[in-house]
Amino acid sequence: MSEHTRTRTTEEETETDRDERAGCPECGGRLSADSEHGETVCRDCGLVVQEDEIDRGPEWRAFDSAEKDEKSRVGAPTTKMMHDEGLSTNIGWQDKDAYGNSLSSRQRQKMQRLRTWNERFRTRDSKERNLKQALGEIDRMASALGLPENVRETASVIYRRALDEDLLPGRSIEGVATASLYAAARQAGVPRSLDEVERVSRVDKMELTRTYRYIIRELNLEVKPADPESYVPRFASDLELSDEVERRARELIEAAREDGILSGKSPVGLAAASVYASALLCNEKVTQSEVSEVADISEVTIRNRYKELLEAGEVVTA
DNA sequence: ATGGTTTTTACTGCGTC
DNA sequence: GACGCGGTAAAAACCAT
Repeated sequence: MSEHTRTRTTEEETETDRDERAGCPECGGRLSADSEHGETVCRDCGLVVQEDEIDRGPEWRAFDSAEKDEKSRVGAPTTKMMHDEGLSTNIGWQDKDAYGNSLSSRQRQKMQRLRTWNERFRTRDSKERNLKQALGEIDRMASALGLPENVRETASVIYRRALDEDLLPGRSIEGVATASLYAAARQAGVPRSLDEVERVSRVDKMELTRTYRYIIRELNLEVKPADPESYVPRFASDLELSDEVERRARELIEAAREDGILSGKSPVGLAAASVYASALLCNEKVTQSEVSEVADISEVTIRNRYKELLEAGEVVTA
């Protein structure tokens, strides 16, 4: 994978089409992009400067008939949210032929049989069935937690990888699906706490944390500790607090971060405390118990945290 | 498994509406 | 008297080793 120093013979560089601004790091020669291979190549020494450039998406539009022919590499967009990425065949439910004419009853029966078999083949493979169920679960839980589409997609990808790497045996589909979703939400910066996720899942917390740790480790997923700030907007809106409160809550967290009080403390607790403290500063009334309610954190923790937060905030305010 | 840290549980006292 | 708040001690949960 990492052969950035690979060189190519001049003979191969036939489809170069446009010059790049920067020079070759090796010999200073001119570079040219080779969009056919997705590489940037030096014209003089043949050094491959950059490989695997991003394909910036399909050309959905064609401006003349020539482009129409060469750029029509576009099909329906695929999605990781369907177990077959939306690529398999579906036989329509309407008993019409390609011209819209109705079918004879004989042919209708035939079509019905075809549908049946098509469905069977489509979900035959156990992995496919597995995925189908898991993705359904992910979707259900994501809805219950109010998580956006992109998180579901990410969760689907994670699950798919777990499946490909044979991480499933010995673990429940439910558990892995839940863990995937939990991880996806965190990666997307819209975390849900373990308690919240557990509530909509069919697995208990023990299994969830165990499975979560497992797939994170096995798939080498980088999941940074949740940022307290990412919880703030949700809590604030759940409590119907103003944007001002939300803003100051963020400031408090920032100030605390400077002072290094954040490490080791639960992010949810910090977020809850900052919202409470901020509401106090803005003269908007919320009780500790209300905050603890929406944040799923004990009042004691809120008390402890918010004192610390205010102390750290003093420095900034004063 | 163990020890250190953080969070939770449970209880108590104080002031206010 | 109920409620919101603050404090404390002990238990439980969590994490790194």
